Amino acid sequence: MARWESGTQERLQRAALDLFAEHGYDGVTVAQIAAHAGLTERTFFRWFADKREVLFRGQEEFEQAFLTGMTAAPDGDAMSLAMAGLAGGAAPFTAERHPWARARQRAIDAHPALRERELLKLSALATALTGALTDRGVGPVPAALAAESAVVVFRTAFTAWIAGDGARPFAEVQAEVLAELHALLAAARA
Amino acid sequence: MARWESGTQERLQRAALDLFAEHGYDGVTVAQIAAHAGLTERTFFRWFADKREVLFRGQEEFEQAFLTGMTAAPDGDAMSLAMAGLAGGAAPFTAERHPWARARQRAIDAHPALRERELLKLSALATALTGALTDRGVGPVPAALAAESAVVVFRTAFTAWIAGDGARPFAEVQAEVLAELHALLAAARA
DNA sequence: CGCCTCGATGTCAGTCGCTGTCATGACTAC
DNA sequence: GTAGTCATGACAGCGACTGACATCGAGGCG
Repeated sequence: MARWESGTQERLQRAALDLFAEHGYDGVTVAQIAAHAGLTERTFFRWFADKREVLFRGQEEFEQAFLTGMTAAPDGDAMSLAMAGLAGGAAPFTAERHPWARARQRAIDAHPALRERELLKLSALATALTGALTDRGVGPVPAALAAESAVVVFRTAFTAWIAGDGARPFAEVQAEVLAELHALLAAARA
Repeated sequence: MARWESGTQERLQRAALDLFAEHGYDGVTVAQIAAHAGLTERTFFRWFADKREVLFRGQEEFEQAFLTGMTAAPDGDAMSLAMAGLAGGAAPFTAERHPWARARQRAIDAHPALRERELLKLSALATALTGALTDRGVGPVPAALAAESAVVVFRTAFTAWIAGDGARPFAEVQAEVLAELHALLAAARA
């Protein structure tokens, strides 16, 4: 209970996103972000490992949602299991969070350093999914393929969802993208 | 023709890989890499945008090989077109280059900063493939899915190839992984 | 041969990301 | 109220990276 002003990380994140939107990632120093949140540079680095990380708070919960979505699924083939995780992962992306997600993604897309970090987070997600699949007895190569495919579906759906106005539920977009992937591979088999 | 010692980038790359292998990425400064190649820090940054980039020379040629492999293919469905690029992309990975590729990958896997950069390069490859597919009339979502899937197949095959001793041709490993992906999605349809 | 151009390199100063260390101040527990 | 804990501040320092300017070596041209 907050001996000090609570929500330090969130304040820093908001300050960073605001400043990035206005001056660009390179045009903002960590000291400025911290000052904007009423803190010092040193404190920023106590809460975030580096300047990029400030836009990627709460990654563990997101990853966990994916994993629980998968472990909740009944046994099945590797790809179905991996795709079952998508349902859990879709939870945080509600219509009301759409504007925030959009602003954040805009900032990320604007700078390679932030895109790099996003890719690393998605890669970590794929690795976690792969591990969960091998724990269920799937071989390493099929597990990796299924996990990476699930992440591709997620990312593609997320891009489409962000491009829209948020009215369409994320889960719906994701189901559509998944169907499209199935259709594509079915066509290639012909 | 080399008024100065030629092969500057290559010398810097070799020096960096050697030093990273011995002292780790964080244990080596750019000044040390440059000195090891008989140059100064400032010159290093004239040839490479940053410290990480030194291990990713020749990315454009690699990407180009993928694209020409794809444009050489006859018309077909999106997924088949994307996978046609894999053949071209396999070219640089010969048995004789296996030791070098393995040492490089070992260094990359040892540090998140280098893994990030690798992911960014692969993402750029997927983007280029997506563009080439849309140029051929494929819709944006199927193009993105096919391109990302091709990259997933490539990366998975590369991991397996690196894990082996290089005796098996890379193209063969890649074909196997692709077949496995087809099998996985076919099973999920059932 | 001597002059000029040009591209690769060296030198230097400076900013910023990031870290280790120590001090301070607020709140809790006893 | 005294001690302990924890977020924070203050300060010094390293290394990545950049801009500006000087230098040096090779080739072109008289």
